[in-house]
Amino acid sequence: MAIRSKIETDISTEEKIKEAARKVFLQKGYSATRTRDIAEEAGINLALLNYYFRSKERLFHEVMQEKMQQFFGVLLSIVNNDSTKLETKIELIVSNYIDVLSENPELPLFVLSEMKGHGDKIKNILPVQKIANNISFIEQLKERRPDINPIHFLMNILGMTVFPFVAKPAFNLIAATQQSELNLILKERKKLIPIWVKAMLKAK
Amino acid sequence: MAIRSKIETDISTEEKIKEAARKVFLQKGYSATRTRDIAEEAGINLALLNYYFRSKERLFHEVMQEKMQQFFGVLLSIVNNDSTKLETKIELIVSNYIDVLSENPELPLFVLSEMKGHGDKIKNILPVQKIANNISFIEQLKERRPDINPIHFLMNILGMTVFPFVAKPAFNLIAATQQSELNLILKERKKLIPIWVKAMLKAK
DNA sequence: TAATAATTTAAACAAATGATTAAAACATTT
DNA sequence: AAATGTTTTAATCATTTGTTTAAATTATTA
Repeated sequence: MAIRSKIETDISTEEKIKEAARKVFLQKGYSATRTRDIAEEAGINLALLNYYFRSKERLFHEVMQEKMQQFFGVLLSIVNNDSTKLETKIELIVSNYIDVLSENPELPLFVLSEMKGHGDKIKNILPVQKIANNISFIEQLKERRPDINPIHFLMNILGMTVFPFVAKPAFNLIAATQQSELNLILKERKKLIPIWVKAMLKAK
Repeated sequence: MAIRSKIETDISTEEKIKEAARKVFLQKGYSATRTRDIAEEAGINLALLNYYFRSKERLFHEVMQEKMQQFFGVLLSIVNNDSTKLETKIELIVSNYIDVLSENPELPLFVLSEMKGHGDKIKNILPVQKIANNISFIEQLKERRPDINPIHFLMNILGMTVFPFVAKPAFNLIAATQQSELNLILKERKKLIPIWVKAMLKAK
């Protein structure tokens, strides 16, 4: 009981800070985030941030690691499976990304912005076995269209799937989209993008 | 001669600051940029920044205005032309975007990030006559595929075209792309994306 | 229960940062 | 050339910001 309650507060305070850091970092990015923003959001004394995480940078690093894993995990968990056929992989990538990003709309712009900002420090944190030349998904694409660099299709799938989340404010500007309308569109895209990608794979 | 030389230095100093601001803001974003970075990059005394532009925020506003115009201008200059047929518009959008973004690779991530950060202040600076429901490009898409919301095709074209620039560090991570290889890929995409979009427009 | 360890707090610090000031340097006008 | 206006500079200011400190509080152990 004594031990338990100590461990619980332990986790609770530390996790409160981390949760607040997730929220604020994703909303404002590393540079625009003040440690005081995080402390206030977490409802804790400012000094506790450094007590538990040493520095703003270390706390950010933990969040970034988590978020990169989340963002690339969707792709990497599917792409290497030898027993899934190309069409199914395409459907899975699109569907899973739209699900994950609907729950976490700020994820891609955050990850892509911060990857650009924090050069080499970041590139080592992900256990991304590079999708080199002999990964199953790439091989399948090469087999289907030997005349086209398979990276093209990866760009197309991710572009069509992820870009609407990255460019949400832009789409709101040029076409006046409402949240309810956007949700419908995303639901439609789950079905349509695989159809379109298959059409692209055939196009000559 | 006397007047001329004065005006020249005038423009020169102000333009030196603005050019430096373009470079640093685009590279690091608003919050990570220090006015001292800009002053150093411009090779001028820090106080001159405030002398010419009053504040960091006003200087940023001028750069942002310019960059939003550049980014959306590509699209808006093409999309409203009544005498261009759908296929040609698609080719023009893709080709022009790849040209502009090849010269300015940081443009889309900058514009999209800062649009998210600076809420309403930004949304008024662009003379974006919203691509509402009766814009020629949208009408043409509706006519071709009355069964599909035309915004889908806009997302697809921009996603396939712009996303590779936004996600460049990510593509470098998951597939090891070199600059020379990337240039070839972009050149290929100029031809391929219109073909793929046309295939999508036919797909059932 | 007393002693020890862990957590939390308020206050303060040092460095960074956007902005200002007053004087100097330079150019233009009379 | 003298007077006036403009541009540039070095120094300084006031705030903000990440971090630290030392004491207070709370929990754990002996």
